[in-house]
Amino acid sequence: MRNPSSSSSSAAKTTCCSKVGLKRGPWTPEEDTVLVDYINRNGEGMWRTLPKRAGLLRCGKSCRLRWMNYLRPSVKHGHIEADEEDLILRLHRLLGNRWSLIAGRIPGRTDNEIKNYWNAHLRKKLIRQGIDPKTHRPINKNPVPPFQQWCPDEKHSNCAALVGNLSYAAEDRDNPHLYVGGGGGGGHGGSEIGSINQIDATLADEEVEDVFSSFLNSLMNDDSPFTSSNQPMTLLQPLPQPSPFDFDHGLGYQTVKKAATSTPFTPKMNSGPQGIAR
DNA sequence: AACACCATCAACCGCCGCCGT
DNA sequence: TACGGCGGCGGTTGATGGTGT
Repeated sequence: MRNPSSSSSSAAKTTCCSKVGLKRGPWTPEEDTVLVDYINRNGEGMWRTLPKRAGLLRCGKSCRLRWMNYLRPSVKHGHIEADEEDLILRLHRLLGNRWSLIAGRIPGRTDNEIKNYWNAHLRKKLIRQGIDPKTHRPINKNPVPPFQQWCPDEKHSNCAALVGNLSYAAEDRDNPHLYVGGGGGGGHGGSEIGSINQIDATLADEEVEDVFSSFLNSLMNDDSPFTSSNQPMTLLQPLPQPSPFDFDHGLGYQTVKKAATSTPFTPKMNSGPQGIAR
């Protein structure tokens, strides 16, 4: 948490939260109550003007962040389960630091939470195992062409090409050919969907999203691309002694089929806000 | 008990894309 | 087409609590 009275940026700069009279730092239970009540009555959106209308001495960004990351009923708090961790690893392997995109596929978890968990746990874990957390490849290994990094299996040629592009997308965010603006969300990252639109530029947004979902599922399930989107989710387990020949498609993890009876992620709703000013 | 160091994570910052004008 | 406002993103900070000495 930041010092409410200080700013790391130059004093001349004025950010939304540094405006005179606006409160910064940890939220109090009272502020949370005001924000939740207001949004329950009026809905989300109009963040810039929301604080004034709700009677909060906060900037809109701060309100939005508090709501999105903590107060939303759908936000799942608490320990990240093993299967969620596994999913994060898989998605990060495919998407890179696209936290919002990763969070979008893990019910109840926010991009901030996943980002924190990655930096605090998973990144170190991979490093300890001798795996480069950026590439998910063994550290100090000879460079491999990106598409081969992702899927050296010839039978997965489409997969290789597509994931290769995603790989580039994760590393080269300035390449306009590898990015498309997803509907509704702005910002770098956001809801961009990598190079999927290269599959068929005529697809509607929803269709593109469907294709993307199928694509991700097929990759994560180790199936031929686009042949199935309804397979049981698979789990990944890091190998104790990483070897170039042990890797599942060169991706760094052993693939283990998840039991068909295993329960899907079920967000624990209304577990109550936490993280109030300590 | 006191201190130092480390880990965690809520919150902030700066930037960028989308969209309306 | 250009511009400005807004929403949203990833990166980073720093307060707090836990653990080790």
